[in-house]
Amino acid sequence: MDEVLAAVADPTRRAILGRLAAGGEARVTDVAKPFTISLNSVSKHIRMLERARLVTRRVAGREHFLSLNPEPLDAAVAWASELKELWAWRLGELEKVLG
Amino acid sequence: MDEVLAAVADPTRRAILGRLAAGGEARVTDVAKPFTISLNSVSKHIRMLERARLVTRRVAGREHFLSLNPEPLDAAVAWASELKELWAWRLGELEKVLG
DNA sequence: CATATATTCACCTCTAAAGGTGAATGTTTA
DNA sequence: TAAACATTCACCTTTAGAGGTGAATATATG
Repeated sequence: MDEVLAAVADPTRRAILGRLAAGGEARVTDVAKPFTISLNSVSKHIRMLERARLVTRRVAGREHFLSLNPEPLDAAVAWASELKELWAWRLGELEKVLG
Repeated sequence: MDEVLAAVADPTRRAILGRLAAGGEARVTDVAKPFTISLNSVSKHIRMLERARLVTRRVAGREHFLSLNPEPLDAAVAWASELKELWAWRLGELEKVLG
């Protein structure tokens, strides 16, 4: 989960995920197009997203097609939800005690 | 949102948040007790959580009491949910086209 | 084959986090 | 006031991400 959260902590990487979510499969070059940073930097971001299993790659000839895999986000969202539930439950218990 | 996600990307910091969610207000020393790392390291983690507004501090005499503030997590969870919805919707559209 | 395009690899700089140690500050209590 | 405790501040080392440039590799197309 650590790698997933660190991966989505960066706005460039969230933008890449948003692009893949909205438009589906896309080449590395196309994914990089909206950004002013170099292609190499985008490639590094993509590698981090792959390491977190948020992005998968399909190679066809000289083109590398990227796809979104949102599944690893589930564990992170579940953690946050459980934390909030735990916190809310404790507040409720506290109110009971305080009358 | 970046700082919040980076903050929760670390397991030590998630453990601190879990402790505060389950047990409510706690002193820095008590929060640090379960960890083998030094008090200074824990203090640094807490400072990052404060910067992300996930933790608030109340000073009483020589004791600093920490509380959880889960609210900044909402934006992060909302982003993830929207991403998944967008992705699922696109899959649906794709199925329509493919028959 | 030669050229253009796509992607990666190798290397560099800068910045910041993680962890540590030791001293300084502030607060309580005997 | 002196001693004990809690917290922070200042500084150091190691590691890693963000960004860049330029070269190497692989593929497609004239």
